[in-house]
Amino acid sequence: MTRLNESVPASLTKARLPEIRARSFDCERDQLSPIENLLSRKQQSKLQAIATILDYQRGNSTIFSESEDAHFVYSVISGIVRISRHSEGGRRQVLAFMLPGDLFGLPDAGIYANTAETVCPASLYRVPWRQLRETMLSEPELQLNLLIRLAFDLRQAQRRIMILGQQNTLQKLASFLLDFVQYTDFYDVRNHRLTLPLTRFDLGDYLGIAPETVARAFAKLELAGLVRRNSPRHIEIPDVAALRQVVAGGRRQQRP
Amino acid sequence: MTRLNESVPASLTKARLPEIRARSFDCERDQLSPIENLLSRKQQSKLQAIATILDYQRGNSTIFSESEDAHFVYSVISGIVRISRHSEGGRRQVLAFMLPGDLFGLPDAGIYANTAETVCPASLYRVPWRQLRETMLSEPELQLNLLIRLAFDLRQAQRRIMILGQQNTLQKLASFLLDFVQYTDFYDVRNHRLTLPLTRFDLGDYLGIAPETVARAFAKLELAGLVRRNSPRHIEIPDVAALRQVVAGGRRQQRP
DNA sequence: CGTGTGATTGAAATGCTTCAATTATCGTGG
DNA sequence: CCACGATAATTGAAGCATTTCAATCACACG
Repeated sequence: MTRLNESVPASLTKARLPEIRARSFDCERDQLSPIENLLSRKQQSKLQAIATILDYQRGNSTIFSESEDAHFVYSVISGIVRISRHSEGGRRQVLAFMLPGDLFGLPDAGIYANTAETVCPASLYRVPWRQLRETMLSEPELQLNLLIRLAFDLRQAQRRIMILGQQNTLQKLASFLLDFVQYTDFYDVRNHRLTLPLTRFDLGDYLGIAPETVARAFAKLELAGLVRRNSPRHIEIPDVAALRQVVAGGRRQQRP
Repeated sequence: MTRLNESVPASLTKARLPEIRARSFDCERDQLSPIENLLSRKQQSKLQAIATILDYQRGNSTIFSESEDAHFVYSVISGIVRISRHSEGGRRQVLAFMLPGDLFGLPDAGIYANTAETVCPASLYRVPWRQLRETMLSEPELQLNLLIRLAFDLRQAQRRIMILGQQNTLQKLASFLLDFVQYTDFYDVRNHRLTLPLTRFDLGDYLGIAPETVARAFAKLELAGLVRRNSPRHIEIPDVAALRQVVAGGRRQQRP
């Protein structure tokens, strides 16, 4: 079962190509906030000239697996991609969810260090690493933008370290929800409704807690009136600012 | 109190300059293993031409603080630098310990995202970011090496996420010790003696656990015959392979 | 030689995981 | 479109791990 089974490479002659974006140096720090386009039109077209569009029709499709030979780098156009790695014991840790505009799949010694799978239907740019490498060498400005992008990803990873290192379950879940609220693809600001294409397993493996604990944390937040579960994957968040208060508190839960 | 108070910039005319190193694509993955020098002589000298050497005589000196304007990038020549960030509650999380050959201080929107402090006496290269940026644009190969370096740092951060997300106290401590054992600066292979210039507070903030818990974990490892505390900062590790077994086990402690 | 900081250990409280059972949800095929 | 089955989600209860508070001990440095 190769990873191309479920993908339908689309033509590059589409009228309006989605943008390949790099994060700006000037974006809000420590936020998954809307991203700016740092690439010039010329750089965009350079990238798109060597890119292929892949459409994954369903969730849980493998894009690539850890320890495979790495030939391509990817960028999310729409949907969500789950980046994960397995420990020796076989336990899965979700390292990140890649959202529209994100870049992933950089090779490590010619090999993928992580596994990438779709969480829901998704479309991606696929860029051959070899060509990207050559383009970067001939276009230093483009390369610098990718370097800045990578620096941003590093800070995101550091943010996750902060969260995993010093937040309790309730705060972890709140942090996660606050991240997703930034994306209008998933959060309807008017109705305060968040659509999570993730299971409690995904969430647990992302936050470093058991899926049961995730469910319990949702229950607690609901009891406190901070969220409302219309269904497991449709969450209403009436007051985002109140959720932020949960994160701001100490490690232990505040006494009433 | 500026950060230059304790530093003594040395002359650049030293006979043999320590190398500024970049990690190789081909180095062992997920290991703080000895690193290869990826930069050519020409690239080395380009960097060293714009670098200053700083010598910090003592530990706990601040190199830079989070939210300061960022003008320099640093590389460790000798010693250890602690990279940390504080949460809203003021709690400190140590994101990484920078060891000889490591690079740190990349600006985020012109500002340092983290705090960098010496853990013990240390000497560093200091490179003006503005000049480094220009050099990268005129030397794409050099830039690519720095990009690869950054990719390595990202994978290191991901490794920390794995550890924080799914290891218990004993495993976290064991993982940490195994990392440090790789560095001959701190581990004497002949006597199996590890010298840790870190306090239990540093360690706790790094592993996301209370310092008391660190002490207890050391006690457990000692009881199991896996380490021996000659003094709090002088640890004997008779059998490194046995320590690895601790990490390999499940999250819960194995029954006897 | 004293003092302050770091390290260790004890004991109680709390939070998280695990196992187990039940209920809800979603995708699929009839 | 509905019913079904598989999978996900929820909740309960017990056990264990970690934190916290507190007290003591060790050590380095002036």
